[in-house]
Amino acid sequence: MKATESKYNQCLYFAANTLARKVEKLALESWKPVDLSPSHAYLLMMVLEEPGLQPCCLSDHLQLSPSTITRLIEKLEEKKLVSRIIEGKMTLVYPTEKGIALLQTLQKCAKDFHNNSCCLIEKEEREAMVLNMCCLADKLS
Amino acid sequence: MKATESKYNQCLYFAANTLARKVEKLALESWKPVDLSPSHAYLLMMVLEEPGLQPCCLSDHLQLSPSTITRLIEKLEEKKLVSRIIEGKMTLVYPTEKGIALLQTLQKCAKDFHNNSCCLIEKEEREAMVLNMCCLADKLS
DNA sequence: ACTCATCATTTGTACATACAACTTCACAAT
DNA sequence: ATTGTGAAGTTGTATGTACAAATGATGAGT
Repeated sequence: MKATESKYNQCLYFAANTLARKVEKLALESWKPVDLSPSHAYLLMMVLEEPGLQPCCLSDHLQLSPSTITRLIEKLEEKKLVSRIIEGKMTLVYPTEKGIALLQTLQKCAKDFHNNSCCLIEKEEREAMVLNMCCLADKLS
Repeated sequence: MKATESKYNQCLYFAANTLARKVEKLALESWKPVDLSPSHAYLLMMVLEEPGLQPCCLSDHLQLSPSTITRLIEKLEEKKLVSRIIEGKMTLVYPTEKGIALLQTLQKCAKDFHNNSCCLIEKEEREAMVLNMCCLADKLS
């Protein structure tokens, strides 16, 4: 059955969750080439763009809780893609050589994901929708 | 930081997930009076409306995987709110007395959730957005 | 009647995320 | 110098969900 045909197709809870799960699935597929989940990949991309970023900053930009950020970094550290340097009460996250080497592939994955989701919906509509979703999310914080 | 200000505010993955998590939070709050998570509550409401419903039907309407439906039912059974009757290769789910007694409160929670999320956004805009989200979800299946 | 494919459901396991409690450090007030 | 306060980060634990494999029942083909 399609989401639009469900009994709860007018419910925000239903719509938001269903969409998120399906987008997650598409994203997972898109980032398979680097063997990372989308969240790990986005975090790594941020660190590559701004080496030495702090967890709290990552938490802000990715809108994930600090504890989740810790867990994501832990896994990337296990994979030797980033490393943490503790400096006073701050933690700085740097990409490793291996992480840096992944940049190109990561960008390609991001582009593929974007293309895959774009081809399903008009560009303008998509952009408006994403903006609306972000606005609504802000109102819910 | 707001979602609209994030580095990834144009990314569908980001928008869909952030929104879903915040909606989940609001919904959790709304259904606290019945001490059920939103998913459990919606499942129970479906069963109350159509006693004897099968898991596969619940799976269709709630757009959750069969295994997730099993887990949800298990918990509702523990709480003595529904009971399963196995009939051949099918399973029928019925509400118990205790479940039936909860109907009114459940409906009030649903209404509260709806009101809480509605007051943040124009009715028309909201409806259009939810419809768009469902459509996009369908295209992603 | 026997076997096989199929469907509905369940079980084991894993992932993404969050909350609450804790640690550690820095800085301000005394 | 001592104490208190608060921020940054981590850890233990819990929730929601899914996938893959297993179970069990039905029905078709032989």
